[in-house]
Parts: sequence; C-alpha cells; structure tokens
Amino acid sequence: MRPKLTLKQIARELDVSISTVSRALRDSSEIGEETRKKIKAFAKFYNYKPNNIALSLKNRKTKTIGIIIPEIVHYFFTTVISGVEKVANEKGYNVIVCLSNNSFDKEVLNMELLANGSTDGFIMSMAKETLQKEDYHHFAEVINQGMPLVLFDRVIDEIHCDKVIIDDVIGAKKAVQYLLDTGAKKIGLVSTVDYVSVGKLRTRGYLEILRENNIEVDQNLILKIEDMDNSEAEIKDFIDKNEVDAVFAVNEHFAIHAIKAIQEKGLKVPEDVSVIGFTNGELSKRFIPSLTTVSQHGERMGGEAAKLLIDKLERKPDEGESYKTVIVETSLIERNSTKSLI
Amino acid sequence: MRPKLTLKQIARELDVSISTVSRALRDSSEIGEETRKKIKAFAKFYNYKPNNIALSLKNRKTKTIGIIIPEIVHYFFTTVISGVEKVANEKGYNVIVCLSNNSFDKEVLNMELLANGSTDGFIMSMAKETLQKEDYHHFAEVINQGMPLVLFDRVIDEIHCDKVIIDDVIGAKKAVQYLLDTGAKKIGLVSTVDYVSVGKLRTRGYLEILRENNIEVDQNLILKIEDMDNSEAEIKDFIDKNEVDAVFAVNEHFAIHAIKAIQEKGLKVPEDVSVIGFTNGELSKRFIPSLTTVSQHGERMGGEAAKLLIDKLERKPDEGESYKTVIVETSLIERNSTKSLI
DNA sequence: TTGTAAGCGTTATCAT
DNA sequence: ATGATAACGCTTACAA
Repeated sequence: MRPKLTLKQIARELDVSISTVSRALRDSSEIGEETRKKIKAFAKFYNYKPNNIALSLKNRKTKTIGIIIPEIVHYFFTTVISGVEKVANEKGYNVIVCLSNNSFDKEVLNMELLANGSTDGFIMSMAKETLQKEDYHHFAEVINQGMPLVLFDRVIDEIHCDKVIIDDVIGAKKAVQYLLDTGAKKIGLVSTVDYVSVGKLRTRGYLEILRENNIEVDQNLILKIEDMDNSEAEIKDFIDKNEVDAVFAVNEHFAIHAIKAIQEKGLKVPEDVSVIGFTNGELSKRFIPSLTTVSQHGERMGGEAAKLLIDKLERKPDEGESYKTVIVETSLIERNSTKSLI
Repeated sequence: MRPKLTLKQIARELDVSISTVSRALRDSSEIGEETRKKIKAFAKFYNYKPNNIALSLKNRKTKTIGIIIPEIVHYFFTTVISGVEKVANEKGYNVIVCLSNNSFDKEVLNMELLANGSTDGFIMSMAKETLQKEDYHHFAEVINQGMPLVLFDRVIDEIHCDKVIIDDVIGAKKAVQYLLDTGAKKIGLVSTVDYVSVGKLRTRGYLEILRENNIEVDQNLILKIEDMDNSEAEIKDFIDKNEVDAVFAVNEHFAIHAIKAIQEKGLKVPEDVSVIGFTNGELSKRFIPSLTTVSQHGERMGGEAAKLLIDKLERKPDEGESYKTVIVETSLIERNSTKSLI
C-alpha cells in the first residue's frame, strides 16, 4: 500500500521547495523550464493528484453542490438529480446527495452537516414534516451565512431564495381541460392534503378550470388523501361511492389506484372513465393502459436549479441580492388512459 | 450576512487561546469549570459548528462514504443507496452519491475526485463500459492507496475487494423451477449479453435448472438483448417467432415487454404463458398483471455493503487483509403473472 | 489550568 | 527563478 503523494514529498524527493513544486505544476511562468519539466514528469509518473480537502480549506470553496431531497426511491427526484448533475459537471461542480427521509430533524442535521464546509450551496426539496411544522429556521440560517439555496418542487413563499417550480396550476388546468374536451362532465379529483403544496396547487388548477368552464364544483368528487399508506383503500372507496366519467389524479400512484378501482367496479378505462395522472414516470409509460399524464420534466428542473445556484456562487457579492423563480413548463403527454379528443 | 464562526473568533472574543476554546468545547477535563461554561455558552449562543473540511484535513479522514453507480434513475440502485444511507448514518458516516452514467471515463474521473480527500472509501457498482473494456486500473489504484472498496451487484473476480452480490444463479434457478412446477415445458429466456455479469449468471441458473430437470436446452428459446434501446422490438420478434408456455426475463423491463408481446400475439398472461421477472421494483408491483418476480433486496445489499466498508475503515491496519463476499439471498415473490402451482 | 506551536496539504505573498 | 512563511480551521503534544 502506497499512500497518496503530496507536494511536500515531491519537494523532498526532488530537493526543491514546496512552493516551487506547487508553481511548477500549475504552470507558473516564473519557474525555470528545466525544473518545471522535471517536476511535472515526476508528478505524472507517480500520479500526483492534489488533495481536494486541502484545496477546499484554502480556497474556502468546495466546488460541490449539496442536494437534499425527501427520498431517493422516487422517480421524479432521481430525474432532478440527474439534471443537476449534468449541468453541475459541465461547470466543474460536483454533487453530493443527502436524504431527509421526509424527516424535519434529518433535514436540519444534513443541512448543518453539509453547510459546515462540505458544499458551497444547496438545492433542496423540503421534507413533508418541515412543511407541516412550518419551521424554516434552518433555511434562514444557511442563507444568513451567505450560502446560496435553491428550492425546487416543494417550495414555500416564506423562504427568500431562488426557486424552481413547475406550473402546477397551469398543468392541472391543462389536464382537466383536456378531460372536458374529451367530453367528460363529472370529473373526480384525487389529491393530497393541502400542506403538500403541489396538492394544493393542482387542486387549485382543477377548481379554476371548472369555474372557467362554468361547471359547478361538487365537493363529493374531491378526495384528499391524508395517509399515503392507506391511499389505495381510500381511492377504492371514493371510486365505488361516486359516479364519474373522468378522474384527475395528482400523481401516478393515485392514478393507477384509480384505474384499478374503476376496473374492479366493472368499468373500462378509458371507454367508461378517463384517467389523467401527474408526473411522467416509469409507471405512466409502462402501465397498461399507459397513462395520459402531465409531465414535470424533472431533469430540466434540476438543470435550471443548478444554473441558478452556480450563477449565485460565481457572482460577486456586491452585485446585490435578487431572487428568481424559474417556472418549468409542464406538458400533457397523451397516452391510452383517456378517450381521444372529440 | 454573518459568516461562519470559527474557534479563532471565539478565542478573540473571549480573550483566551484557540486551544482553550477547542478543549472547552470538547469537554476536556483540563479546562476550568468557569472558562468552559463561558465558552460553551458563547458557542451555543452564536451557534458554533466546527468546520468539517478542517476536521477532515486534520484527521485525515472524512467520515463519508462515496457511492458511485451507473445511473440514478433506476429503482434498484436507489434502494441500495437507501440501504447504505441508513446503516452509514447510524454509524456516523455521511454518504456522497456520484454517477458514472455507465461511462468508463466518468467512473474514473469521479473516483479520482472522491479519492482526493472527499471520502474514506467506496461503494460501487461498475459502469457497463468498464465491464466491456475490462480496464480496472482505477480500482487497483484506490485499493493501493489504502482506500477500502466494496463492489456490489456488478462485480468482477479480477478486482480484489469486499463484494456484495445476490445469488443470481440460485435466484434464476428458483424462478425457472417455479415455472416448471406450474407445469411449463417450454420456457423462454430473455437475458442480456454475457459481459453484463448478472445476465450471464441468471442465464447460467436457467441452464442449470433445466439440466437438473433433464430438460433439453433449446437455443432458440434464449434471447440475449444487445441493444437496450431496441429491446422492445427484439422481444416482440422473439415472442412472435417462438412458441413458449413461460418466459423468464432477467429484469422487469424485459418481463413487461414480454407480457405486452404475448398479449399482442393474442395470448393471455398467465393463462397461456407465465412470465417471471427479476428485480422487485415499482413496475413489478403495480403492473397489471402484477409480476411474479425474484426480489433482489437492494436495501439489504446496501446495508451489507455499508457494514463491510465501515468495518474495514475502522479496523486497525495491522489486522491483515481479507476480502469477504456477502451473498444476499433473493426470494421469489408470487404475484399474478404466473399460473399458480399445480 | 491555560497558552504556544506544529501539522494536515495547499496557495499566495513576500523575500532572496 | 526559487525559497521561506503565513494562512485556511482545527487538534494535540508540549510548555508554562
């Protein structure tokens, strides 16, 4: 076992000073041709690589971006990571991913951990528990310390920072309008409770578009799932009790459970009931019938978040503060869970 | 904006030396009650947190584990990450995830990057390109430098390190035996080309179990997918041309494409043809029919990998080298894509 | 009980 | 053209 080579060792070996080695390797013009060649050859031969930790300490920047997300076993989040990673790598940044597992405490812990020298900034989506507690002091904390923060997907007005979101309301409106266009009259909504902001916004879109079409809202046709673990049963019950000719679900899982429930009720999708989901994941593509869905373009969101963050990181401090919110457009992907347009 | 507090600042503020502050905060017994209280109160009030980078540099360990995987938008890998994360966190380690995107160059790059001070060790699954090139110098490199490495899932004999794998051969045998038990006679295999080790092993299991049951192998019933992007068409073609009463696919995607192809051929799953997949992902659970599958227990694999790595990291160097291979058992999960046992 | 100084691996600023 | 030194933030002998 041969431990890592350092500047000091090279210097000793070649009988020059450490600074000479450092300069030679960075092609400083003030080093003699000879010495430089000699040093570079030696370093190359023994495969010298600078120690990032030392560089981070010295430069007081790490060139890495920290991502903290609620869960990793989740298609949408992985596409976002993928997008962040792509853009970050292009610009010479590395990416660290940490998980909050939707726990407030773990979110705080991870942020503190990464904030203590491991990353230059954050890209995050908030833990569910944080949204419930409405305790955002840890975000204020890092912002205060001068670390840029970009929030995506699950964001909140109270936190002042750059944000990347999708047009949830518009996306939902597109979806419901599409259902109306295919002739649906009684459109059920399967959503989440309101503290999950996406649930709230998509619900708003649903309500707005019905209003715009002068259709009266029937509260019985709105289901708000409280307990994810019990969503299947709740949805089945909802479908059994109500008569609808279309369902708009705020995510894939709800959409699929709706389809199952509809089929078990003896009805056909899309002939009797159309179903539209949200999030264009694996499931939507491969399910049979494949799902018509509102695509969130997670990768694009990740890319935008990375751009915003890196912009902030590389801006001079005197250029003043201003926070942007980038809205990534959704698009409706038509597949086989909806009737075709009339 | 208030930048991070350091020991030095506390020392200046309280008019003591840096080492006194350091010791007080670490509850060293050799600090006077008074001073200690004063310092701790101050630190607490101003929310002092030690700088990890400086600690890493000093201690020459980072307490973080680097995971490098081929892709993140992939259910199995995310479950592994989740498992690593859980165990690592319990033991006070952090986790950094990097992606190779199945590229050899990026795998090398990321390893070098993380090896230069960012992590104490690696948990990895090899990029496809690396397996093809059979160039493993970068692994030898880090091992040589004394950084422990644990390989999982896609592993290779030539690299000497700890490994976590599943019993691919046994898993495949379980699956095919199950099909035989349900009365199948002509069992098709949809696998990958042989340099993907899982494909090779699962194929071996298929062959072995047929042999054990004295069933002659029909090479026409074996499909090895070369180009993932074209797998759907290849599978359709395969199903169309061959008459089988069961299919064993080495992953979910292949299984689902097989089911589609079978249905499009006018046959029913599982009545006419049973299908078993490998990997118990989202798709397997939610597809209709839900898939009977060999579950890989990714989370458990991740946990085992983390344990192995941390064991190595915390072992004294003089305890000698020995490499373990942990085999995580697969289990067959029966669902609706197979006929029930006779 | 507290302070001084060296060191982790770099780079930047001064000297020489 | 090269070397010595300080500094990044922290810990830890060793001195006092």
